[in-house]
Amino acid sequence: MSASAPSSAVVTRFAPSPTGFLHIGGARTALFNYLFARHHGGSFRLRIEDTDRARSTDAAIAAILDGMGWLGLDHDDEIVYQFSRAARHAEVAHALLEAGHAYRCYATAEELEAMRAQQRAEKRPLRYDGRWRDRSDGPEGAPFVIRLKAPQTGEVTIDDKVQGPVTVANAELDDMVLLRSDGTPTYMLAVVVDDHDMGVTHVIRGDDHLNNAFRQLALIRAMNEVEGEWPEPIYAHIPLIHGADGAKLSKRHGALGVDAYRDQLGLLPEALENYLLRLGWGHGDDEVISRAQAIEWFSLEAVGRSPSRFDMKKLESVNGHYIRATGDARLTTLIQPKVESALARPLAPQDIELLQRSMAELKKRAPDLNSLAASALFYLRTRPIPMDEAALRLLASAPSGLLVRARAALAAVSPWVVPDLEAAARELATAEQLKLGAVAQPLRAALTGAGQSPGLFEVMEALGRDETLGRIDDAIAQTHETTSA
RNA sequence: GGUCCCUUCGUCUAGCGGUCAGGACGUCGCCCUCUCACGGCGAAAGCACGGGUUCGAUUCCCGUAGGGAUCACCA
Repeated sequence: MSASAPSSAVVTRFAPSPTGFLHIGGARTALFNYLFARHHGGSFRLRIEDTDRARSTDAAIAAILDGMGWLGLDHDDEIVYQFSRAARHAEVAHALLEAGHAYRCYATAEELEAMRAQQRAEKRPLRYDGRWRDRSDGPEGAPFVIRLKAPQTGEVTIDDKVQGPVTVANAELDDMVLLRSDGTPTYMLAVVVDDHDMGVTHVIRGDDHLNNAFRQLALIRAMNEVEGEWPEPIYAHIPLIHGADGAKLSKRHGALGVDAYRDQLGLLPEALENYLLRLGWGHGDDEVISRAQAIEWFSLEAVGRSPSRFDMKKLESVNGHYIRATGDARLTTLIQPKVESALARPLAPQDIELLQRSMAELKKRAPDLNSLAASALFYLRTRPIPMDEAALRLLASAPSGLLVRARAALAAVSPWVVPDLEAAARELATAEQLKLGAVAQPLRAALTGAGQSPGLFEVMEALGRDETLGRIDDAIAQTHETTSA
């Protein structure tokens, strides 16, 4: 199970723990790992850190896979499930133990808690005091953990590709637990062993792991002495994403799963990717960056060192851009389920065709797929269509008889195309001594049931002659009812 | 509290000793216009503070302040 890839090849990995959805920060970490690997022609691996049996769920694994699939972050090779490698982790811990780089610690949880309480009381740093470090007189048969015998003097420097050189004194680090008393590996052990065995060359992760890196390095160095061939990976700790208020993004704080960005917010995956990429990374003045360009341009050196805040407005703007750039057929497919659910009926082929024809107009005004779907509804509603307040007001304030005369003028139009329809409307406006808007707004209300919509004449053309005239008839009838009532 | 990291418009960022400190989102104004958008033009808005180094600091160094991360037999 040792590294099979050539040592020159870049190997990165994304290693989420399946305790919940794939959140926005994780998605960005995955993206950076993906881009870095692709940029260097290396491989991007996925490891599920499911050693916490109590909190790991299959549903979370599915959600993570689903999210990565949606974002198009395809990983190489098979997925590594960390829990399945527990035996190998223990093997490494025991190798360290035999070589004298680790030791058995028999301190109980209560004992350690008392130790920390005293350290707290004395306002000293909280860390394991090494009470079993140089002892071998442990009680027979008593439970013990295996701790790393870490260097206690000197200092370690990590040349982090994002943070720059970071130095910590070894005295600050205590002897971490490698193997729990029940024989299961801790996270620290598992990560290091798995990264080594998977041939990971570059560890790109959130900077909440920066402190861990020093302890992990100590473990790697110890194994390198025991076995050799345990190269130190190159580290890159990327800053976390904060919420709009500057606080860390948490589950109750705007950190939604990527599925929510897709389903609830109606985002396009390429929009989220583009936004995430620009959060903490820049390439000159470039804002809209394709996957191919991202792969070509991505570098760790260009990743910023400060945390960035999540800005929904900008995400929406990016999303709107991508919607406008997306083909009508794809957009139609994407909103079809949303439209069907709103209309409570399946769409017929002619409905879909109508949607597709209207898409060019609709997509210019939609920041997300949900509003795109909502804005398309009026095309497909069956007569008489519902009117919102603005529409009702427009119809009520229209000059008496205007709709009737407009209907007559439009009925005479042939062919039923935008320029001719508009010409007819302008002619009528002139005859009525009205501005075009005064004619258009009541018609818009009649045809769309709203005070705002895509271009009126484009709507007429898309709706077709019969439906257009029919909806005007409905409005005329309704106006009569209202006035006579 | 210890340790570590960070600090350019409200937000995301460009800048890597000499720039009118650039772009984007947002905001405001104007234009386009049948509404709303899209699009176009323009405006307001920033180097956290204090010391150095230097002929010259947004840029390099040191403090201060503020923010963040982390200190488990969680990951």
